[in-house]
Amino acid sequence: MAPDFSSLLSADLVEQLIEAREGYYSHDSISRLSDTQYDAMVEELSVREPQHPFLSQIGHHPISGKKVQLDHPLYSLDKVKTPQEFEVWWNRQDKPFVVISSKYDGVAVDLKYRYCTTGRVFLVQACTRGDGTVGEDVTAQVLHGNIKGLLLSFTPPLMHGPLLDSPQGGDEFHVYGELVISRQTLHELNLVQVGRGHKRFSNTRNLANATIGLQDLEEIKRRKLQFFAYNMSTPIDLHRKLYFLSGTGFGVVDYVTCGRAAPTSNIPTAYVSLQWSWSKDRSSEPFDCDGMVVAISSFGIQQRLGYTSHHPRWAVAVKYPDDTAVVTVKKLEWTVSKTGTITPQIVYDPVFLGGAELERCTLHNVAHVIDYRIVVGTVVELCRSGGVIPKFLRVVSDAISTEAVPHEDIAFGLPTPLYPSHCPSCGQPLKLELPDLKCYHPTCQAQLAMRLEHFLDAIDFKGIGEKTCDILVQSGALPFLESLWTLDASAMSTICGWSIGHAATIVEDLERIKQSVPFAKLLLAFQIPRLGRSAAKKIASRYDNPEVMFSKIHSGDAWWTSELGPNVGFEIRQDLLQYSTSQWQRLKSVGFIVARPTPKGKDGLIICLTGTLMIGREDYRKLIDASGHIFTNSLTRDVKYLVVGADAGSGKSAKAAKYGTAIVDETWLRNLLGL
DNA sequence: TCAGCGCTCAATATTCGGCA
DNA sequence: TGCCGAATATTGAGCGCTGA
Repeated sequence: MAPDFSSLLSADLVEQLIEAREGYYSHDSISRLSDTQYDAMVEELSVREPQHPFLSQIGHHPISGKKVQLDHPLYSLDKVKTPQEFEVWWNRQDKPFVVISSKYDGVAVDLKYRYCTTGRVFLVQACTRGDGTVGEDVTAQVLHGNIKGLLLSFTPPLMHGPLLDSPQGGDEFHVYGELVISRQTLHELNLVQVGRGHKRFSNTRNLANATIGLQDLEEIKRRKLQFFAYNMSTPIDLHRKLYFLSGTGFGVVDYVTCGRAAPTSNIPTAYVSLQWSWSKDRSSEPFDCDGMVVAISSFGIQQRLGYTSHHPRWAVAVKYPDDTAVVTVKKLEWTVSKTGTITPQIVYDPVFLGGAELERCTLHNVAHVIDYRIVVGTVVELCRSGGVIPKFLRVVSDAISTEAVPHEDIAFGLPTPLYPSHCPSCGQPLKLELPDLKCYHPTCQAQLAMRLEHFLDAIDFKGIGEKTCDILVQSGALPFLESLWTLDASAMSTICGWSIGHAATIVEDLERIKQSVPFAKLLLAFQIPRLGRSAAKKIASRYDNPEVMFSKIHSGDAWWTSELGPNVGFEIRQDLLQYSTSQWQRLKSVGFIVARPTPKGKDGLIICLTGTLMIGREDYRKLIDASGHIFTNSLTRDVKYLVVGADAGSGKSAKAAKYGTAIVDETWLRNLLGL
């Protein structure tokens, strides 16, 4: 006979289900329901409340790995490197009360919670930070990862209930934090790795990052991820959010609060200085931590200060000093970019620095090589910028005047032996255009391979990477990159060494993608200098397809220079005419079709922003685009509305008055966008 | 089972043009 | 003049997938 739960209130039903699930995770057999009882209770709940958020957490939850547009952008923090730099930042603005917290080194995640009718909240989505606006869905991993400090559901204490209202008064809110793995766990996992004859994991951040993307949910549990929250989407002061999170049971980053009125030892500048000096020996800390975060607590002040395109203005990261290494340049390598710029890299014997083994480092451009007189034998000091990217710091000892420099590394003889005379790929003469060294040979294979790689990336084609592009170009089968679409499966299989089945799949994918390429992506794929995503989107929103664009471009449309800038607009237009007209003809000849443009909103308002706004311009740009209107940074006669934020200068307003453009405030914009 | 490729992520540097 | 935005670039780690 089926169990009868009709006498149970829905809330009690959910409580028992949660208790059973938690018992299952902790292997506490006493608190577990039988599988039959558990399934029957789930069935009962799904009949009574089919939309209950608990139901979205259970059963088969597929690992999607899909990209997710974040509800609120997750910004990175602006950095200062020393307490002195922090003091300058601190003294610049009015910051009465701040929260100082540890900056753990792991993976930032955005957890979305939703209320159910009883007042309990449930995790409904988890995603990584990604690029700050689009992250990866890791809900399944979080739900099944048994992550310490991360709550799948909880009932907010009554006194805190109103705190959790979202700014729009909705029934969802977000908790932001870092997923980390402790040094002790890294050590234990490495013992297992070594025991199995596998490679050791190098550092906790990379391991945490890799773990949250795992498809093996049991393996995620074994990695012992921990969660530390540092913020919420709720419109209250930061110290109250942290207090609430901590009291509710979340793991919370270590933090202190202090302000101008605090005792001398607790004044932020003194505190930061003290912590920074202690940071030199961090090896005994349980978690990797690369600095401190100093954030203004007041939500009102946070709103007033707003954001740049990358950072909140109300918080800063004080980074601990980077470890450095001194190495001797063993070799200078020159790589060719898709635009023909030749970039120098120094190669040295592998050195272990900041949790990774390094053996090369960019010098960015030939001017650096000349300015620092770097040759084989030069001793240089390196660090890992931001704890990640190898960065050249300084020359420790100059080798250029010694006899130790092998003659073959000196291309022309002193005093200008510092850069090659010919392209390392095609062997043609190079041109020095400081700060760059350029190869202008039209059929340079390295450039063609990189352009092919970029082209495929621009149109979002997956499956052919750097190596395959090299192989295809070197085979001689691609006089133009569009020739890729003339190869059949048999040719691809022969050239790339693939099975015929795999080659056929790639050819099918290539055929499919050319059927409908968004115009903005095609423009990006043309690889015109200074024509990036932003400019491509503007051009695509003005001209619906390449035919219209090329036909209008000849008429000297002033839009280009007014919208993209007098120099950039002129150069892009010239380059499109010179290089892209014939390329588009070739693309058409192999079957490329531009996708139909998405219809613009019924009003199609052109909106320009100025001054400081509550959220960053980039985010407003996305919201305006998404709503069918057109965002622009430049005030032209076409602009219908100028949105004026705080501290705006008078230039655009004066221009708006001259053009008869309507001047509105941010509230108008937020209403238009439904915020 | 293993090797190699493709992909993604981390956090920043550099350069240039636009704008207040 | 200084800040900001856009474009492009940087290295190493680790997982998924494919093919041998």
